[in-house]
Amino acid sequence: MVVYQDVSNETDRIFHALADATRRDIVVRVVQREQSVSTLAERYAMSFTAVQKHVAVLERAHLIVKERRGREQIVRSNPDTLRKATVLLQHYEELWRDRAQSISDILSQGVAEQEKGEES
Amino acid sequence: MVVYQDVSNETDRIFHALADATRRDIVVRVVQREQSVSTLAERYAMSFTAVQKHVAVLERAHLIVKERRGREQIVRSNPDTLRKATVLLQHYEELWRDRAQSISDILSQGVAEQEKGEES
DNA sequence: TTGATATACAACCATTTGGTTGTATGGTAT
DNA sequence: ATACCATACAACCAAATGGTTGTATATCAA
Repeated sequence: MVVYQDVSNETDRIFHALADATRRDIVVRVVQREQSVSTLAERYAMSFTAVQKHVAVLERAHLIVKERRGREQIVRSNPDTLRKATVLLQHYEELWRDRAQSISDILSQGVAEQEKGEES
Repeated sequence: MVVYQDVSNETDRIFHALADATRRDIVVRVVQREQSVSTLAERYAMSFTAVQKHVAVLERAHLIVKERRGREQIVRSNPDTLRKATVLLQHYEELWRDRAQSISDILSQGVAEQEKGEES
């Protein structure tokens, strides 16, 4: 009996939302110019409903925001979340950079005993 | 009859791989210190096989690399792909920054006719 | 050689995903 | 008033995901 509690935190949602080419394309388009869901939908070889669902996924991740204007829903990007995602990945990259630094430190010291005191 | 061709390009795979807390944690751990799959598996409240599958997802995305050493598979991070993912997100953020710039240009010019000549 | 350890992999299962069509509803324009 | 958008949403479907258990195989240690 698998539980699947919560269906994930915001970080999960951000990365999941970006893991689809159509959704990434939607983000690029609305970053350049806000537009209605139906205008977006014209661009893709899939039903309006399918695009609606992609927009909903981006909305759940807070990468975009919808605002009703008359009979249309206008989609705008949410730069804060895009920045958050960038910062997240930069964090990972920094972790790697530190590790690479410590490797080259060890190498430049000569022969190594890298494994000695480590534990977690 | 849905086709699902290719099951996605590398970008899809990278973001999908990062859309799971366990997998992100694995990346952090192996970035800090390479280690075997079974060592990783001790950390998580799930079966060895489940962890094996998470590692396989990260491997498909080239975020990590496996190397057999005796009876163990040693997992290392692949900094190139992490860097690629960072660059991807920075690209999105730059797109937004440009747009914000052009908005403030328009605002500082006074009254607008923003929508005039645009098309795609 | 025997046993323990590390991995591989098949089979299975529930849930999620990504798409569809069909129907209802609300705003716009004539 | 009527017709035509744009959207919402339910129901359905196939495939993918994320987990499990069970079994097989290869390596290491005694």
